[in-house]
Amino acid sequence: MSSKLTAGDLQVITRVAVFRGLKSETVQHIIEPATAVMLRPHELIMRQDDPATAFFIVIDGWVKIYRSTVSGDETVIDMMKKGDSFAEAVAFTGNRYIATAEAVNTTRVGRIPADHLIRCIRGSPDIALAMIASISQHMHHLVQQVEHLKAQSGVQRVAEFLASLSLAEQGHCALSLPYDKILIAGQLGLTPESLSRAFAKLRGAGVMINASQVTVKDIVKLRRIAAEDRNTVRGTLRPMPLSAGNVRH
Amino acid sequence: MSSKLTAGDLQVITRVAVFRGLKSETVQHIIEPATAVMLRPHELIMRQDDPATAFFIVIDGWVKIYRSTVSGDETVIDMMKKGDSFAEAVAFTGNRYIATAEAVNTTRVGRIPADHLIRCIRGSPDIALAMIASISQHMHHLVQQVEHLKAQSGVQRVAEFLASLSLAEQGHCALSLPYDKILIAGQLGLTPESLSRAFAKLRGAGVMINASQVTVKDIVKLRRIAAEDRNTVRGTLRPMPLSAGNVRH
DNA sequence: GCATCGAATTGATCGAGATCAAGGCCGCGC
DNA sequence: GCGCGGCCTTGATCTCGATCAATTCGATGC
Repeated sequence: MSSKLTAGDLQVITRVAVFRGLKSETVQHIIEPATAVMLRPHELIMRQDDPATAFFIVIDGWVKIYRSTVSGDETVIDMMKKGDSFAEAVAFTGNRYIATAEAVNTTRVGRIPADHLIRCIRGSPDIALAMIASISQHMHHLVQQVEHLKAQSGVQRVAEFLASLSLAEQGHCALSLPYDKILIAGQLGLTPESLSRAFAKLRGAGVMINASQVTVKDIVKLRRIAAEDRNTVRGTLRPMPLSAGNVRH
Repeated sequence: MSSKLTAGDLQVITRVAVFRGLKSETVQHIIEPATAVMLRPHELIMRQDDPATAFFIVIDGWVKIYRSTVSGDETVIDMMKKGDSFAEAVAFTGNRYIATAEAVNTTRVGRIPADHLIRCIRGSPDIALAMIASISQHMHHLVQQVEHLKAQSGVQRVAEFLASLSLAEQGHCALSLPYDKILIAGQLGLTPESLSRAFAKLRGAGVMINASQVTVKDIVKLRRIAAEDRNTVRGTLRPMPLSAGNVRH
């Protein structure tokens, strides 16, 4: 169900990367026909192979971007959070969406129709440059994903993922996992079992995981594990049983 | 060494996807300051982390796009052939290149400066839409790579790669590998040894490989191997020794 | 011609991660 | 309360692909 954007929605949308550097009035003009969509868990926002008529901005919640293969199972391509935009590029081509977007939890999404935006671009080309900048960011992220899948071990990808959740520069930090471990596993190209064992190995490096709560003793060390050559890491990490401080009661 | 574009260069460049749908005079205007660069094997076209001041079009030869990790080794991200463009998106952002481009063989590349192109866009915004369409294609390709790395086995990726080399709709076909097997292995996220064994397994499915010459008995069957669930394929393919018809003399 | 070097294949072995199976925990509905 | 189902973990086993090593082949240089 679509509805008009609230003031709060505008707060989020106008601050988003896609519109970075644009004048406030330009943004106002762009999002004039935009609507907000409220979604329950597992509801779809866009569907792979449907004609691309709009792009989207996450206002609140988490969105899973995935591709379904002919054989039925799905491959997670990316996870989008509040303030992220997706499907910008394809919306301008008139082609079809190349992936499906699904709400993970209760989610609010802004929908920006492409046809109107194309007209805006013809009026002020700077919009296009802002869009390209945003798309370039997405490409960078995809390139990094390819690199990680080809060059890192599973444990290293998990380390990288955890490190990316923290804003801390150095030292100790606490954080919480943003969604199900099953989803995290899918995002990292692992099975849930392997993710579990990767966490166990990282315990030896000072990473404690209790349900969704994570504490990292030394974030620099974690980043070093992620950055090292995959063979350097080999053997240095062994699975560790739960220590006393980590037991649930 | 840069030089002016020849008539032959223009033939290639004006037909490229980036400029699809643009008027001939518009394209002429865009590529006015463009130059052509001739490269020997292993020479670099752009370097990861250098400021992005231009984007490129391959006029002839093969270009390897890769990222170097801190630990020194490189990860192949993509291979570009005649008519492909790369680094469009980042060239507009003023950021730095996120990967390195290296000539695989003797290669000719067109270099299109970004600053001039940005001025062109301000004059006629349709250029931006054409660029976004091209960038969207690149994203599609990256998304597919992520999907393949996460969901396919090595043999399936090899099958997919071979199938993508053929234009044939069905039946028998012959083709030649476009570059070194070491490079193919890197592109598919395999070691050369594993690629070799994957080829051996595909022999059982009617794929014969002799140096760079490949013959496929049934291209549909090959595509089916690539598309199937990775568990369905399991066990159905075993390594096969060279048969009489496949021996070099 | 011969030596050399790198590409490619093949064999033997190892290890990371998948799979299969079982069990605990928690939230949910009845 | 109780039962059920999904998430998560752990154990046992298997498989794929990596690694290490040896060899062949072909291209290149002297």
